[in-house]
Amino acid sequence: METKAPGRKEREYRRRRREILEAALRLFSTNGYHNVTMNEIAVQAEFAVGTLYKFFSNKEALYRALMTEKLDEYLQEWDSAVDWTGDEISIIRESVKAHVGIFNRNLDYVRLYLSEAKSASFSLRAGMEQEMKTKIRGMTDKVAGVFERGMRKGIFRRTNPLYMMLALDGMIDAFLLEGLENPAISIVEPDPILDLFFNGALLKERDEDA
Amino acid sequence: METKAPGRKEREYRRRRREILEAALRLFSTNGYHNVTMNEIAVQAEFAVGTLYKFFSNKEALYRALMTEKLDEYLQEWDSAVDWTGDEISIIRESVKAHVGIFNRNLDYVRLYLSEAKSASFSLRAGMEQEMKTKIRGMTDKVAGVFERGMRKGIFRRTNPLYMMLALDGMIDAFLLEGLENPAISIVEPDPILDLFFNGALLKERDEDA
DNA sequence: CACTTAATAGAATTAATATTCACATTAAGT
DNA sequence: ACTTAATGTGAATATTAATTCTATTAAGTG
Repeated sequence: METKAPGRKEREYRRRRREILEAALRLFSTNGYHNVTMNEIAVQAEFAVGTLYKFFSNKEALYRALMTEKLDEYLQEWDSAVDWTGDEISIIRESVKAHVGIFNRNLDYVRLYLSEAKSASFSLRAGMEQEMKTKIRGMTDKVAGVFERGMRKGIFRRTNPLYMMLALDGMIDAFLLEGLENPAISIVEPDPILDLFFNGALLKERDEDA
Repeated sequence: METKAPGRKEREYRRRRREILEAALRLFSTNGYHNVTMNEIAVQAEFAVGTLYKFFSNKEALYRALMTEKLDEYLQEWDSAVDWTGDEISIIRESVKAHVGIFNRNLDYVRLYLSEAKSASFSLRAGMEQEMKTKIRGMTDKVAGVFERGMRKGIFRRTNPLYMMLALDGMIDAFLLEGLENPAISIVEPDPILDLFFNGALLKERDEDA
């Protein structure tokens, strides 16, 4: 299980593979999985169909690779953008800001994720949805953990930390989603949302971010 | 443009049409649009394929009729379940309770809506997504209006009422969605969520629902 | 520079399924 | 009982697109 020494061959392979995935992402995110043909992907990636099959065993495998690998990047970027050692309020703030930032830098992927990933179209061939949920779970649990700690310290109102996490996440997603379709609302600075959230999450009325 | 007097003929026609739509809903919601064939719908509805085409010009038209008509029912039920004349806090409470109730009574539809309606699969043949958004917009504006009134009266914190609406909606949806996959979290009583929301939405700390 | 191996191409094959249409059945009216 | 109109049928057709497979080209090697 050598992990080191990629080597020219390997690197070239990786690069081509990545090019295919990026071409596919562009197409899928605008047209949707079922409205993109392997031929179109091939053209966009500047390969022939046959070649795609040297990289991915079929269309769905290509799609799955795309979704799961992007998700990994997304979550990893998120995780490393946050300093998880600070005080609970700062962590939540940072976490949300990181999320918003990464979201805005990956609109193609996000659009695809929201429109197709939860789609029942794949629930039969299944697996992927579950796999993705597990990955995401790691992150949400981490955030819920922060809430829990904050609750013990008397910073946050006492509830099920998971609920609090869900509430925050739901709020953020609602804004991000709205911004996706109505760019006028697009968030860059999540402070107003955090403010709205904290003044429910904090045990006492505070001067949150003035 | 006679609207009255449906007549036996007309009623029969309606009933059969509805049966087809219900059969389609069952199938679509479990398998997804692309994994359901017209034949399956025909079998499920106890008609022959050809008959389906007497009611709907093609598969997509059937799907669109299903989605938009159900949405109309959904929104109308919501609207009439709420007494829009009370005080702002009660209206919001009632509205949320109505939403949760209707959601839980229409899980098939909701599941389909969430998984396919926003799907890019239709964005080209378009129209529907926009049409649905407009319908929904009517309801969200109504709620935002309640927030606005409440803000003027000094009940709610001052922000863009649309933001507040989005935040509440996002929270509710997050819980409902979670409940869809993890029945242990399924909400019947939305009070804890409202509590979390209000103690950010209300200008002062209050004893909300004890 | 022969020669072997790997990479790429894209036309041909295959499979799935939406849609049509000529005919059969049923119901309504006389 | 008979005629006609409305409804329903489902095998046949047409379309679309995933996948395969063999020929072609390029890269690596001694």
